[in-house]
Amino acid sequence: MSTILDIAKLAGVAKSTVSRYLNGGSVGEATKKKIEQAIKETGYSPNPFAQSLKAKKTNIIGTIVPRLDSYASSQTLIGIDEQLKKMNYQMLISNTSQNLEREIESIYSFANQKMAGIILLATEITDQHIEAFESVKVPVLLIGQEHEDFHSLIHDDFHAGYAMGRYVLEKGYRKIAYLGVTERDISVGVKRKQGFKKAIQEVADCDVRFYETLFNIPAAQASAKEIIDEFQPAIFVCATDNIALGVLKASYSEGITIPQNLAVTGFGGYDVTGIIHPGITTAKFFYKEAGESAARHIVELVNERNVEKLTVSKFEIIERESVDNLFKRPL
Amino acid sequence: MSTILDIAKLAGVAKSTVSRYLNGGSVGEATKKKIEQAIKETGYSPNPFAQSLKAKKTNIIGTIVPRLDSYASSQTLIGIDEQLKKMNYQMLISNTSQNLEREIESIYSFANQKMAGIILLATEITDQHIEAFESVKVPVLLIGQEHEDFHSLIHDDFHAGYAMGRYVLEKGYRKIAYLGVTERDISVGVKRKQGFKKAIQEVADCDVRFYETLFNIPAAQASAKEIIDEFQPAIFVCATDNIALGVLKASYSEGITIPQNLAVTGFGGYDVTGIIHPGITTAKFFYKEAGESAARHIVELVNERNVEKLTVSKFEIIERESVDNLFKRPL
DNA sequence: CTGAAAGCGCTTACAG
DNA sequence: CTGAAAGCGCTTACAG
Repeated sequence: MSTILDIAKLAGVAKSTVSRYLNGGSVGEATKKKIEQAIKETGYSPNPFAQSLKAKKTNIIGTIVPRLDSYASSQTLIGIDEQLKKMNYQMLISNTSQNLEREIESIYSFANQKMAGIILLATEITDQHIEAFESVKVPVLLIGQEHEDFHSLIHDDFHAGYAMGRYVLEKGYRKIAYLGVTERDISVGVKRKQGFKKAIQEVADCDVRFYETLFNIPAAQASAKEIIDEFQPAIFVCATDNIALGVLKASYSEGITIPQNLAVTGFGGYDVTGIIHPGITTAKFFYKEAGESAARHIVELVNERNVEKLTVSKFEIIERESVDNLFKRPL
Repeated sequence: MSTILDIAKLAGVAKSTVSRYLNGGSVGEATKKKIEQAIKETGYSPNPFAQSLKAKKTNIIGTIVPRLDSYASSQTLIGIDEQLKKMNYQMLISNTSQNLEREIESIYSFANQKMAGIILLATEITDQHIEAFESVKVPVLLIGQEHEDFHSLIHDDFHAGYAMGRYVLEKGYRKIAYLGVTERDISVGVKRKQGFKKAIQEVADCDVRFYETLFNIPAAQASAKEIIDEFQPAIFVCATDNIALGVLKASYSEGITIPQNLAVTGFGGYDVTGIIHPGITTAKFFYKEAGESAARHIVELVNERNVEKLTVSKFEIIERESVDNLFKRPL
């Protein structure tokens, strides 16, 4: 591996000149040629550690993600990565395996590694997060959760919830089980439900019950079974696609046909909801696009430019076979 | 951010002593105490760039992955990451979006970034790969494909293919469409098929046809439709779970019931094969475990210890509803 | 336009 | 056990 000194010698100039050439400073035509030649001969490429050591900063965006094996995470990461590459930044992933403590550690570790910025695919913002972000003073962007103290990019959970509520009501459903998650997750646990509630309140004679389950399929399946026994809803409105998949499994094993005997909807727009049969009606979010904007925003922040504090990414209701048309009527 | 010099001053010692303390060299009890105290006060943690600059090497394993949004990739990465963390190494992911050229670039870029080692989740090994690996002289480990020149960790594609063949034959199927992929992918395109062929050859009166399709679901779906029309197989043996999902979709849209009118099997053991209904019978591979061994192996290689050139990870046939029991008979 | 020098934060022989 | 010095490969004022 050759160094800047090798190039300088080969080209017969000082290394400061080579450095200037590399960094777009003013260099004479003749010297430029010689340097270019030397670089080509050796295949030289600067040592990034020496660069970072001087700069006290990298062009790497540290990205903290709760899990690698979810559609939302993957798509978001792909979006971030692609956009960052275009802007000559790199993405470094820290997978925390849904462990909030590891998120905190990652924040400090990223700061120590002189990341230019940090993106957090957030699920829950604790006091420790806030403390960490404030103490490291590295630009930060939250994805998926909103917080007044930090720049955030969220999906439009409230309006998605509202739209889903309207949709279900318009299809004629009135006996509804809303299968949600913990309210510690503001976006998924609170906002979606609030939007949905608003839709419900605009219509008379609804029989709606609210339940809470976990994010994984087996837990959702178990919850669904109980709810079917005790409440016999006409439809499950689930706070995530995975929960909807759990309901589907429960209905298979109970011998209930979807959508004739039970309907179900999700949120997310995960690939699998369109692959399976019946397909699941869902509120699709645009994870990859969100990742791309996030990348653009964090780079703006790194360069100390202005970015709106809160960005809301859009959604779209995708109709599939998991919801029947009971009676179409105006609300 | 404090530096080693700050600590040295605070503790009243030379920075070489602090460095020695940090790196486990011999330091007197009293000095040790003072240094520890100073570190605690300041929250000091060494600048990794300065360390890497000196060491000319990092403790980072560069991992090249063709895509982020596949079950196999995610699980493998999770395995690598977790194991690497335990051994005090870091994983850096380079996503190439299924672009072989980018793989080559990543190899050089990782070498330039002084990665301690490189893991490639391989699909196809070209001459350029070989050239790159040889020229960078960084320890390399291949996952998923085998190559005589490099250390590799593969799944037992051949025997999985054989076992799947036996399984299908034992279930009584004889009119079989094998839906494979390009032979440029040795593991998926060649080995699985070879194993399957061996099983077929051991049994008389088989009517087997071999087809080739792409890795994605829509392509597989289209291929399946054609094959159903022209051959009407009793079963599709698909080279991947995704292809099996394509067959499933084709059969839905053709109004063919699975498994009564058509059976289907996959390879991979993707989560989704167990979530959907009917579940898909598949040869499950152990991606996460494979990732863990890969991590162990690359670290061994980094430390110039001996590692067997080829490691074969196991598999398991998972029976689900997508295959019927035509007639159980000994072969 | 070009070069000599200092310095980024660490580690590693080498003396003592 | 401990410290002074050199050096890893780069960049950045500062002169010229």
